[in-house]
Amino acid sequence: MSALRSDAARSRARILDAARTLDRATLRLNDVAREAGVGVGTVYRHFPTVHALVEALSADTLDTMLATSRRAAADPDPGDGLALYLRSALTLQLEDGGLQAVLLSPDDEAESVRTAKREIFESFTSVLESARAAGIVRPDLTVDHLAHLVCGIEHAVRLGTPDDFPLLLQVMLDGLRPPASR
Amino acid sequence: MSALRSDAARSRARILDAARTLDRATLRLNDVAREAGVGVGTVYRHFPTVHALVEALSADTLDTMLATSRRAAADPDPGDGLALYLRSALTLQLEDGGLQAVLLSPDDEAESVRTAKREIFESFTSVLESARAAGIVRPDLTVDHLAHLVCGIEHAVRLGTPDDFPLLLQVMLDGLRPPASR
Amino acid sequence: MSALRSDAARSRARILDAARTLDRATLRLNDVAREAGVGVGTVYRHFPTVHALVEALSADTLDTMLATSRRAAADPDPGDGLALYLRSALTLQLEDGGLQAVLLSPDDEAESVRTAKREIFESFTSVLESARAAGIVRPDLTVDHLAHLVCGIEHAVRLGTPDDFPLLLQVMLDGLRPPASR
Amino acid sequence: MSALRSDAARSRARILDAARTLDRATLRLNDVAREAGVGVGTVYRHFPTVHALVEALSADTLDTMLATSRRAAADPDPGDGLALYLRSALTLQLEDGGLQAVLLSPDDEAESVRTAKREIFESFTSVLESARAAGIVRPDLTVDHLAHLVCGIEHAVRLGTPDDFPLLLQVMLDGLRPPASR
DNA sequence: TATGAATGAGGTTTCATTCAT
DNA sequence: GATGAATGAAACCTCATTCAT
Repeated sequence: MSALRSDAARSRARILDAARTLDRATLRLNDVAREAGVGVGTVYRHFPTVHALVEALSADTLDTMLATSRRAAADPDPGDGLALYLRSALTLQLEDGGLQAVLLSPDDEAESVRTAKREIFESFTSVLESARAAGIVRPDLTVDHLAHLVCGIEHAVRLGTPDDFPLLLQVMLDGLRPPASR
Repeated sequence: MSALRSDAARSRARILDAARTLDRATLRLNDVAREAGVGVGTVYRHFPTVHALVEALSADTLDTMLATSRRAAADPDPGDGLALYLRSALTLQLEDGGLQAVLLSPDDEAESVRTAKREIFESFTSVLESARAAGIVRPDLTVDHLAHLVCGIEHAVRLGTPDDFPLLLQVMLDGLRPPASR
Repeated sequence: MSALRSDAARSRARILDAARTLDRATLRLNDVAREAGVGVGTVYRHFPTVHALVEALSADTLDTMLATSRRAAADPDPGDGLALYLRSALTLQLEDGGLQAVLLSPDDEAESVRTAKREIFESFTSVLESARAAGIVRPDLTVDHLAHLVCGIEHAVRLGTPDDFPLLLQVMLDGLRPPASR
Repeated sequence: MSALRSDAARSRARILDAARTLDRATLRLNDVAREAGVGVGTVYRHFPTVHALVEALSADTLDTMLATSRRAAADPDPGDGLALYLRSALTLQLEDGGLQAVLLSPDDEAESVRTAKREIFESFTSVLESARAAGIVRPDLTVDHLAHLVCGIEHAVRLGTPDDFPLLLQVMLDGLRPPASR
């Protein structure tokens, strides 16, 4: 991305700050503009679609997820690696209400997002393969299954309270084990 | 519900049929009217809100769920009862895209829906209590946890394909067992 | 009007009773039907238009007005006759919120209304002519002027409280005198 | 009111012009939009309610009324002042079919309208008090009585033809004199 | 580049009237 | 004759997006 003029950069920052104060599920660019004290046109210039804004809002979280996925893939203990990955993915998705949409979207606005997502999924694949090789997860589980499960558990936690997080996470983790291990 | 005049019943049926052909998540009463070949006013007379229509669309499924919940509560084997309940709940929610919304809504349009939901939850509670007493589920699980988990797994299945259903259901079922049982 | 079947007569009465409980200015035949516990179609059968209903509601008042106008025309004292007529017209119009519309409408639904209105206006004309001949009203005043003035004063009283009635009536009466009489 | 952008000012003017061609009593913002060749949303942006538009349509007339009321209050002759005020109020109300609604509404949209109305009524009060002190009006007349009478005479004139104006005005003016003055 | 007014399709809702029952 | 569901035009209003300023 080319360097922004300083006023453009300031607008962009104000827009992102404002958007963070609003409900991600019902984001409307008009509201963002009003909240940011900026014209609607300015919001559209920086973010042509709602999804582009959602991606931008999740940029930091995505970076964190990427870093964590690398650490998970590097963990010598496959079980620890998988647990680390799943726990942190769920935590991040719960913290960042737009992350699920970014991860699931087949169309990315920003190239950086596409790259990060690809590497995250690659790391995740390697984590899962290690775990499967170690016999600590069901052999029929795919990366997509796991990703969808995380989204499902996120959904379940959102239906209740944040306090439900540890329990529901644990249910998922326990459920992943191969039948033989019981 | 009092008996409908035959013409009213015909309209109601056409509206429900038309609504079934449309995406439950983005139902618009205008579209329903056009699709049903009926005046907008007629749709609004029968279903004052989108939610009222969604409820009506799920009436049969809700009845099925009620019947199953009774059978589950009556099952002498707590494990079978719980599995029956969870499997069928998930199946029905997957078949009926509006059921989750009906079950989760705190405000019911139709009295019959309120009644059915209450009895379903009561049966469910009794099923869970039996299972807990038999030591075959985590003791810290509440009915709400389970209901939310079913919704979460529904969400996960929808993100993938219907083929994922057995696996993801099994992951949930396995995850519900108490830690001690491993 | 031909004799009504007893049930039709009952419906008619219920409709008129119900209509009397509603605001004459915003009469809606649907509301009347609901209030009367009768189908909309029944209301339409009896009263094809809102105006037809308004006329029917004012039938008694119109009769009273007719009787008074005859007495006014028969009064040997032109001043008393005129005052009687104007005071009672205003009183009746204030009591019966639909009377002004009936009196002003160029199109009458019921023949009886047309007849009554014509005779009222004739009596009124004769009252005014006597008064003019006696030199107690401005010579340039027509019957229409007077009728409109009564409607205007009715409007003025309605903008305030019923207590304003005597004063505003008196203002009108005083204003009618010929300039010479001061 | 802050300065409008030139395009906004143009729209506003077109809307007001269009509205002037329509019947003030049955104004519908949709019709105004069509007539003005402007989107409905634009009309709603400028005038959130029909009343707001009616107020705006009467802005100039209200200014004129305010100016006249000041002159009336400043007139050394109480009779001339009162006559000036009443004649001009009636003239303006007859010319501007929405003025009566604006004057009578307890809820003003625009602050400027509220202010103008208050000052008009204050001037009017002072005019009436002078007249009363001079013994040239009935002592029991209040400002509200007079305002309502003007509305009533307006109504009466509208029921006939504009030619009735001088006569009906004169009737009102004569009627205001104290009984003693005859 | 930033602005925010304008757009106008399309949602919801209401209602006078009709007409099948 | 009575009923009230159906009609569908049309009102109100919102909103994502465009584009003149």
